[in-house]
Amino acid sequence: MRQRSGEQAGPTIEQVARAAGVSRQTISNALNAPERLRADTLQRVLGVVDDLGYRPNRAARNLRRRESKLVGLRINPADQDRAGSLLDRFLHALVEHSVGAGYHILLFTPRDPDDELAGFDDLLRTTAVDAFVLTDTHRGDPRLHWLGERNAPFVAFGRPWEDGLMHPWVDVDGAVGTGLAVDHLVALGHRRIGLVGWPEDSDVGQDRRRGWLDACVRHGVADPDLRAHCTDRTDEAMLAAGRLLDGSDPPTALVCASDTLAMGVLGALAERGLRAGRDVAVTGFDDSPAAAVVPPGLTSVRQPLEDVAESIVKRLGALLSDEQLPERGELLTPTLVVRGTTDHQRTLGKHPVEEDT
Amino acid sequence: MRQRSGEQAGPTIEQVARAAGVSRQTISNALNAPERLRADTLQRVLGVVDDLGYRPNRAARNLRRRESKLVGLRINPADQDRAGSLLDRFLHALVEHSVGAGYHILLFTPRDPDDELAGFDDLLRTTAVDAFVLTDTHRGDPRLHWLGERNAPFVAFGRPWEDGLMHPWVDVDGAVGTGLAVDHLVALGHRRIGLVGWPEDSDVGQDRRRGWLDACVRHGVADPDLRAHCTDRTDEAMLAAGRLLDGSDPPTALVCASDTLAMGVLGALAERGLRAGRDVAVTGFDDSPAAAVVPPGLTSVRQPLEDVAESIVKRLGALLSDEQLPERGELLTPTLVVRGTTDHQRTLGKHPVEEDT
DNA sequence: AGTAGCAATTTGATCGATCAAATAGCACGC
DNA sequence: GCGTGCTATTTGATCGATCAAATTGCTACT
Repeated sequence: MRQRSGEQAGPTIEQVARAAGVSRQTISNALNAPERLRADTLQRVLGVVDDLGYRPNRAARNLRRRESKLVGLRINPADQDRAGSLLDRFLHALVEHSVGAGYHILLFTPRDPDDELAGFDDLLRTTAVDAFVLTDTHRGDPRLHWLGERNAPFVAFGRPWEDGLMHPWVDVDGAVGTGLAVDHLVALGHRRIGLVGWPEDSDVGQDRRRGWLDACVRHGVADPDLRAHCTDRTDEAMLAAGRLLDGSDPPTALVCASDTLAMGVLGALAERGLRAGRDVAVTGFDDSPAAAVVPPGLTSVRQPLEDVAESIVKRLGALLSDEQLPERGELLTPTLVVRGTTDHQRTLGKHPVEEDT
Repeated sequence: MRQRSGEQAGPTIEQVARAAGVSRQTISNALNAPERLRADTLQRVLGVVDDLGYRPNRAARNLRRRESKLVGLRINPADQDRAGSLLDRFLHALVEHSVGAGYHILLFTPRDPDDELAGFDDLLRTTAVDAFVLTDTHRGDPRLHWLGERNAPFVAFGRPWEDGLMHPWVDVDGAVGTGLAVDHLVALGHRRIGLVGWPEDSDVGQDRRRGWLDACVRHGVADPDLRAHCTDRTDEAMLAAGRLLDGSDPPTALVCASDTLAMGVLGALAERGLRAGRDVAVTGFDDSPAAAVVPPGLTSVRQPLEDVAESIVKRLGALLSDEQLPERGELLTPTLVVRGTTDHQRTLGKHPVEEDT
């Protein structure tokens, strides 16, 4: 019969104490409040701790301290027909920073949509996690209210879109992002810059649309009609982009609210024999894995997910230690990753956009 | 001052016992060994448990039972210039099945490459996790030996490529995958089917190459020279595919060992004015998010990650409860997702592949 | 009626750490 | 010489559950 697990459990604090010739509490202090020990004792104790490879038992510590050092993160099913979520990059950054702050990330997922909140409830009641990180928060998000009512600690990736919400949050400025895309396109000589965006009822979509429009106005090239809206699917984006491209005075560049939409736009271009980056410039949003690999490379707005994660963890730490941070939320600035779909030379060469002056 | 956390901690077993007029242990039994209670007592106790919303405290339970019900999963930095890892889909499936089996997934990440194993050590010593799930195991993987030596329970996503390893594993048959792609291409009329694969020293790459070659032989269309190798990057794949396409008798279809490589191939086609799916058929591997959204849609081999996750969790459960499973490992079969890059009608129409008979 | 044999339930001990309070050690001043 | 006032360290209690053993309650049999 095969032997099983469990053999790697280390020594207990009691055994270490005995080996070092001191008491339990002194071992505990050496690790948790070293300033309480005399220098020589500390050194000796830490030596023994190191020799025996002692690490305090999590369960025991958690029980006594009434904490778990775990942070719950709910993940959604990966949507097919999406350019790939931010999850990958964000998750890695979040784990890295969390571990740096002494926390670990615990994943959970709703069994079915009904018990979306049951997962929170379960983890809180069993003291399995100390706090949550929420992503994709939206107007009227039931999670925000549910957690808020119960005074459960959490930090949201997503600003509070409605009034009266006072939770800590971190978000990325979508308007600045699409603004960067427009700036870049204008610098390349584009004057007719369209938008393929999300439906009007999406706050995030409105944010990105506003950035596009404001920047166009700023550059004196605004045409509010040069836009189409659809949900975040490539097939819909193909149709939406088609409507713009087949118009009487089509855009020479299209700013998209997501990489998924941008991929649909690329499809619409291909259908019409137009070359992305050469005949029509395209920008996406999120810098998803697909953006980097699709030929000729999709220019895209990149969210600073590493900074988002860092800020979230900082806020979590403050929340759980009752510290006050100067700001409840933080709005971070994205950057633009330029690739082939806004190729400078090609676009200028093929498309004399100054012709209408 | 804002109130903080912790207010949602539920009642203790002691309080529930008092409320129900029974002892601690009876509450415990009601939840863990209901057959020990008389039917009427059970019903009454469960009623009280439900009324008070009692859930046993994790830390206390973990301490007594010497388990954590957590499974560690190490995640790697998301590689730029990759079509998007499997992580998204796999992770979700793994979490879902784990929760179904009473486990949660705990993420960790190596701070720096050196302490790749330090993370394991830490989690084991602190009794933070009961077991691990490993992904991307490879020949000579230090993790396999390290965990094996310590008799730490784990299940690998990836078969043992070297002899002498006796750990539980689940994997996907790559050879069958590329074989499916070839079958499909042959059915479309293709006779010159090339391969863009990974370097020779990759076991996974060899597996996928073997599937391509065997299928070609089976169909009597084998040309072992019709292949190129490079690492998993689009830029290298573009060059590699270029060498094949610019040859004297170029392939009409290219099977790729990954979606990343396939995206590079699409780039090479675009450079040459060739249309994917129409002039040259292309297949990828992994059915990454990018495959679904890149125009005209990348035909790709899809790994049954949901089944992989289920099998892994089943094996974890057996491992942790000392049960014996009939098989130590399981090899699952992928499927082919057909999209525009192997468009039937277009390919047949434009490319009379029978011409050389 | 008395009691053996079970079934149902309760009591005491324990998991391994930390908190709070008590004690030991030590220098210093009067 | 002896208490004062520290600092360093130890002791006792506790977190909330489960395991193991003891006890109570019942049924059935002689």
